[in-house]
Amino acid sequence: MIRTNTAFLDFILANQDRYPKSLVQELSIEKGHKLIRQRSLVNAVSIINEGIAKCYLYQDDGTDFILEFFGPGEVVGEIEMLNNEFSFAAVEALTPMTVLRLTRDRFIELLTKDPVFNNHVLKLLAGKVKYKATRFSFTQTHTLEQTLTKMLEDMPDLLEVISKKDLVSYLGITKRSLNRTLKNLKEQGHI
Amino acid sequence: MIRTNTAFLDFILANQDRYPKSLVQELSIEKGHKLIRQRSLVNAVSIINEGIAKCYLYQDDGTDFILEFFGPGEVVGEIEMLNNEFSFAAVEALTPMTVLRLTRDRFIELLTKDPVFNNHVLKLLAGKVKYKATRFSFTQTHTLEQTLTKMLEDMPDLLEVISKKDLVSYLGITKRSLNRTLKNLKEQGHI
DNA sequence: CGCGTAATTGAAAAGTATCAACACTGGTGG
DNA sequence: CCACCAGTGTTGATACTTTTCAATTACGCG
Repeated sequence: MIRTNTAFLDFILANQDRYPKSLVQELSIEKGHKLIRQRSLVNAVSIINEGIAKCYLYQDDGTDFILEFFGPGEVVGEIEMLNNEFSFAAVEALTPMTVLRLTRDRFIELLTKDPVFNNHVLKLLAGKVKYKATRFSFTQTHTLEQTLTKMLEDMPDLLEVISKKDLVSYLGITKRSLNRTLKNLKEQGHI
Repeated sequence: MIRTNTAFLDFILANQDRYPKSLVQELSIEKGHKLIRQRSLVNAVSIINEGIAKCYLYQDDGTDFILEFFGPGEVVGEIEMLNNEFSFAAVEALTPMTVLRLTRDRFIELLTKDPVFNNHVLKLLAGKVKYKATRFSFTQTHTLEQTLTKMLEDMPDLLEVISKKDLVSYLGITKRSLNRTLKNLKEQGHI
């Protein structure tokens, strides 16, 4: 459930000649800092090197909805760059992070001139579509108990890594429901 | 809610010299026919010219979940082609359709050699990500009544175009809930 | 120890699902 | 031409799940 893309990150890191530090700037990001603000102009693409971020939407009523958790190799800002639109989601560091940052012009240039880079971005987008589709479908057609059980199977240390507050936003439910369901799972010995 | 991409379709149709009939085959599809089967090999990409299709996942328990309705200009099969995986969803014609079909090799070739085509595909994927994200977020954080109200605002002829059965699958709810909520909206005069 | 904040829990209300019965429609074959 | 059938749509009664909201407990820290 924390998405990564080591193939892409390894590729960038292994080809310092093609992607030198002068063009792919390495940045440190503090926990809590926003890599992208919602409904703002995005002028750089960031590839996550270390750390975890949450990508989320906030609604008019003040509730957040977390779309994905991003880990190493995942890319943020590319959707806005391609669509040439304001950001539709926000991205915020959940841990201290380091990212590799490309300016708009550099990103576009690599997309057009570097076929391998281009192909990585295509695959990356296809992966995001597929991830969202399958997750959406699953949560929509399963009960909260089933969804949580599966998440805990896939990632046993889930509750240590992700705060309950974020988990609630990720599932689109209330704290109350999460607590009740977790308690049920514990009583059933599934956890 | 029925997604289209006229920019892409117009581009293909307006450049018959670059995309001749010999390479971009035009096909007629009957209502009910599956353009893509779930968990099968996909060996062609189809661009919808006319008609509407549903893109859906079927779960183990027999229920369908509709991800998107595709109209003119939308593309199916490109995710599987890029990821080099079996299809994760099925696509089925809801009306008689015509599509423009590219073989796998032809699609890859255009992606690598035709920058304009490549850019259209990038934008298309970015659009799919954004659409799924915003829809997912909305339905997850709003009640059925709110979701239906918004859908009917965006598309007043919704109920004439999409069968209730499909609407139910799209929303991940039961027939009963849809009927009750529609009745409420009518009584409130919102419809 | 006591205070403020965050996390948990209980009870009532709202929202949905389940189940079962029944109506409508468009074929199909006797 | 009618009987039948399968698929789709409608509705009522009831049970279940989740939210809401307020009350309570737990925790960190001066």
